Amino acid sequence: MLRYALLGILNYSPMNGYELKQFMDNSTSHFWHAKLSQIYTTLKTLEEEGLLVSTIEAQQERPDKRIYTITDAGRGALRAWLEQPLTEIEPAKDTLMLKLFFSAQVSKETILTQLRLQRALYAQVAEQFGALAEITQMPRSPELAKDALLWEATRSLGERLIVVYLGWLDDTIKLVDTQF
Amino acid sequence: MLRYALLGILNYSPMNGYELKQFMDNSTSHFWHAKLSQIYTTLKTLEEEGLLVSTIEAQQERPDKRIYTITDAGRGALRAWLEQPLTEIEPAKDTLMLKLFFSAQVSKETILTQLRLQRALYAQVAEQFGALAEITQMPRSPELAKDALLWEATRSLGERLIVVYLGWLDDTIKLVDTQF
DNA sequence: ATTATCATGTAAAAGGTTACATGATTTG
DNA sequence: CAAATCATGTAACCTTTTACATGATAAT
Repeated sequence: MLRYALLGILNYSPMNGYELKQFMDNSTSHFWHAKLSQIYTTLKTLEEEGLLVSTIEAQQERPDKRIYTITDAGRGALRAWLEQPLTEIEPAKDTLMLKLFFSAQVSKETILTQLRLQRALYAQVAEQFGALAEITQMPRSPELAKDALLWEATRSLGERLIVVYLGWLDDTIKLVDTQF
Repeated sequence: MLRYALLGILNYSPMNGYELKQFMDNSTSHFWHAKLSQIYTTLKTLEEEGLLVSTIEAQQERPDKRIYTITDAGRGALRAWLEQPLTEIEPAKDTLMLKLFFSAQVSKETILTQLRLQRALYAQVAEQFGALAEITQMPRSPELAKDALLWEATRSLGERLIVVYLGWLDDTIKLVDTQF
């Protein structure tokens, strides 16, 4: 799937691997993330398949930059993927739930510590979403109006999910504290 | 991670691979799922590591059953994992969001068809959650009271997440219909 | 002085999916 | 008569993570 994220970003503008990582961290990370090592290997594969081409930009005293540009074949592959409907919902993977489900013999304090830690982590993420709102809701050129609408829609889901998660953590901390 | 799901289930009762798959489908599937092929290979690995042992139960006119039982080492590994706190939140992967984010040049009708299809799929899942509530909220023996409390907590999060997803899909369908 | 940023990559391992192979019994 | 259920497993492949390797510059 990462391949389509990379094609999608490079469809806006040519970029090197490092910049792609930053772009994802600042925009898609609440629904798709990747490590640099995977980005580099996937870019290489994509170039071998002819969906990208790269050029080297020489730099002094830093490694040269390899800048990737999407090809017509790449645009075709991206469009084909975008137009193909998803006929299933995303199967969830949530390690905290998995742990909690099997924690009946774990001490109450261990469970509460875990839940409170997650609460703190989600509270941090919730703050970062405020900053993201300023970006996606920023007025932009008319040719990016549709993009901005969709970016804001994905941000909105992320925000709602975090609100639910925080609320559930609060309720569950109370529940475990009083009933477990 | 699947290894801990399997150890966790086998900590309740010995089971074969096929039954483990069913157990997961009926209990953990909204936060953890696995294919039969992965279950079989993981069980094999776990036995090689001494965390499980298996016995064959002969059957006539069906393949013999291989029934796995958790060992003391397995219980130790499970407990160690359960007590080790998660210090990160789950990095999300949501293919629908990824598609939507890059769909500015896709036709409005294609996007709406995709969103409506997802809405129908989530509505189905929401119905199944009603049945799950009956199971987790069913009164049980006192020695399972803590288990039941935690199972119900995980079910509750799943239900809340589906409600958010459905609400967001409704809002986004309206938004795309009027603004895109 | 240490940490973060910039910048690229490879290698090995782990985790997970898809496809293949077999075949009887039960339900619709 | 077709599909679902029961029951096991292997092989190939794809995706992702972790660890390794290098090294200068800028900020704290």
